Amino acid sequence: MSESHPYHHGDLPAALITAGLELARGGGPDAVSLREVTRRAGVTANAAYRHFADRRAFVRAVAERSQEDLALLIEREMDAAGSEADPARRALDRLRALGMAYVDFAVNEPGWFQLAFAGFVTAAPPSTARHTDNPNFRLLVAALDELVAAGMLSRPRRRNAEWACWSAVHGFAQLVTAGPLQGQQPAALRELGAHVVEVAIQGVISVPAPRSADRGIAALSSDS
Amino acid sequence: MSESHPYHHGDLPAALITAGLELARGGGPDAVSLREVTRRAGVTANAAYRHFADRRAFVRAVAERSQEDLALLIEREMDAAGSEADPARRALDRLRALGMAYVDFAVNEPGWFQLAFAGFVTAAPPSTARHTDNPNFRLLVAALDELVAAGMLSRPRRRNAEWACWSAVHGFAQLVTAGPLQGQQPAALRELGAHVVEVAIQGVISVPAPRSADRGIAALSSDS
DNA sequence: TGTACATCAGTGAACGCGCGTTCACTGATGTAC
DNA sequence: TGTACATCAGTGAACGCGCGTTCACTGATGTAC
Repeated sequence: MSESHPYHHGDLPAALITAGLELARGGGPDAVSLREVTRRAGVTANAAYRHFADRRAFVRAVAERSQEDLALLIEREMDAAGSEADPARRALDRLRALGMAYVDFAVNEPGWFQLAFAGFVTAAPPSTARHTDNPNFRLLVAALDELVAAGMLSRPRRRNAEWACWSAVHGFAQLVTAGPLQGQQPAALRELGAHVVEVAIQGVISVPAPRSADRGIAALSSDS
Repeated sequence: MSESHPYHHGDLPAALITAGLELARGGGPDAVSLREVTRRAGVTANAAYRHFADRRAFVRAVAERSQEDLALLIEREMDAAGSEADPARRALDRLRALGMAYVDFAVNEPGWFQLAFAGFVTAAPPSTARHTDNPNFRLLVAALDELVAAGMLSRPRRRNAEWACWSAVHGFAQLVTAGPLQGQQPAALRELGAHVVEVAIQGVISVPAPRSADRGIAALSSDS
């Protein structure tokens, strides 16, 4: 830092986001401050304003990175689990892998997990759908569609299954990262998480279809 | 306030907690500040220190109140659902009511829901069990035991069922209060929440027992 | 029933903090001619 | 190939803020005698 001090940083936005990830890793989204992040990038406190409108916009950018990292982990673990020849077992394995990747992310990187959902906190106007463009939501939707294609999940039971799955795995992750399961042994948490995932999958497969079958997700994803 | 201004407040702790609940109702736990809370109680900024060690201790106290409020709602809805004569159906109805009370609390009072779990954020040393003394956890445990007593849930499947149930309902509540489901229509959320609860119950009832049956919750609740 | 005094629960003023953000600026870069 | 100039991406100093918290204090309360 003492020798090469170019006036122009090179890629300040990237450096700031990296520093933001460092901070959030240890202390969650609240630990992300513009001052500390610019300090770590070796730059003046207000330099961030050349690239981000304000703190909220910056945190949202860092949170998106965390969402993408999670999506990458999910894709990796799903691909690793897709070796089974039988399409039904394969689809199940892949869905299970998705759930476990979510659990692993929360167990191993609680700060990043909390960060990932900081972007949702009053980020957009409440009436618009804020999940359809989420990479992790899309992976979940695809995994459930695979289950349908493989004949493991009937069409009626497919409806709203993403919310049941997401809720289960997201709740476990919250209990781990900001709840009563904080600080427990990773191995024990992985085992417990595996059970949570199993219950969710089994439940989705065997639960009767919702009574009012003509409603459901359509009532949510529309921006009415 | 202009007329009766007794030097001694009467019950300042209660007044402060009430004000704290007001603040958290609108803005979650972060909106709870000692200064605003004392302001609302018509008292000097530092008066709170006669009753609470510091801000953290105060927020924890308010969070506990929120936990208790949730427990009361759960008990109320469970009792209202317990009219069925058949013990099996009754136990199922009561568990469903527990889940729906959790969902309702989050949908109707997102700020209070977020507050309720603020106490867990690095509140206690990580190695001790922080759920066994939670009133809501105890209600869930009891409801699942009823299910076992009614013959609806086998002993092996009972193991760790509380974590699967809690995860499902807690995750949905998080998606509603601090996630992509923020601001959706309460009616739609209730319907979706009902589905999430159904999937969790069905999953718990029909999932095979975990492979390593001699471990499980015991590995968590001990303070090793 | 009255008084002395310890204890309790407030007051009022002040501190330092790190933060987000704004301002007028200047050094570096790249492009038109 | 060289120069003029607009644009970009930083600097440096300062602002105001609300907050948590500490300090020495004082008014009210209740209890022992």
